[in-house]
Amino acid sequence: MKYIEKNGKILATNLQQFNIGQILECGQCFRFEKLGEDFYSLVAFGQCLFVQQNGSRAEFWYENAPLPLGEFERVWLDYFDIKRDYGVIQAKIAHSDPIMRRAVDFAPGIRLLNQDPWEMLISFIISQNNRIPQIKQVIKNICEAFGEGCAFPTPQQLANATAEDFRALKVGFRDKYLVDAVAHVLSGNLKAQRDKSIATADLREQLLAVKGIGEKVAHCILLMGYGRHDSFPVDVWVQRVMERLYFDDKKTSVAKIHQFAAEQWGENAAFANQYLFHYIRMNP
DNA sequence: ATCCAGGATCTCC
DNA sequence: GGAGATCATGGA
Repeated sequence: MKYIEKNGKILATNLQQFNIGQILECGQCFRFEKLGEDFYSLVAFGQCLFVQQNGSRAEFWYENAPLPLGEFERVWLDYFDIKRDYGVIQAKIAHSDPIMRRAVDFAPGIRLLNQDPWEMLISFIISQNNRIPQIKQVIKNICEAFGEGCAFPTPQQLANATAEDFRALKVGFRDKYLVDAVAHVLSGNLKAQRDKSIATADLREQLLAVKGIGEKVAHCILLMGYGRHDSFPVDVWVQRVMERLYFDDKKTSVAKIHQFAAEQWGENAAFANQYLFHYIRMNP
């Protein structure tokens, strides 16, 4: 990809394995809106970004302020995981796997966003037994009630939020889970920053200690928030696609699926997971 | 009206 | 370890 600054916008050309619709609508993030064909707004790191794509070209801009080159490089290159070569990853996971080849070719423009661990923690607790439109609405409710501007509220801003407060924002039975999550972060029992010095296994333990976080949600947070690409969230969809395409339609335990994913895709398991999840959801 | 959703928890065996 | 009921909310 090449990019230049022009009139306060960033013009990108030669985009490879980048489709803004596939990236935002493949289930990994919740704070975005479709405004038109290949035209989206999204919120991350306290900023609302507009993206208009046209083939291998795209424009990125802010609504009320210029988007400088330095900020684009500092914030959004990493967010969109631009420095990673998805062509290489796709080749690795699919070269001897015709099933994965089909899933990759269905949506080759997917990228795994590097999102904020704290926001992913709250978001994926809300995701349990819920639908994506409602997850998006509830997160918006929380941002409007407790956040500053369009920013996701900080742990400090949620420090005094009660279960009743959360319930009023339509989080349902997850209210007490959110209170517990905030407490874990504020007490330091759960580190909500990206820190490569913390082992994935230790982070996983910290996450599972929070009420309402089980195996699947922990994997989602480790993946979307902490960038641990050996994660492999197994929800009803992934279980369905794995059993159907890799286990001859036989009922298979989550442990077996994890073992298979680790052997088949190793450090790239998370990418395989995202391609499969999107593929089965669009082709149920 | 009844079922169900990117699940987790509790109970019971 | 596994099967079943239950948990808010709202859309089909």
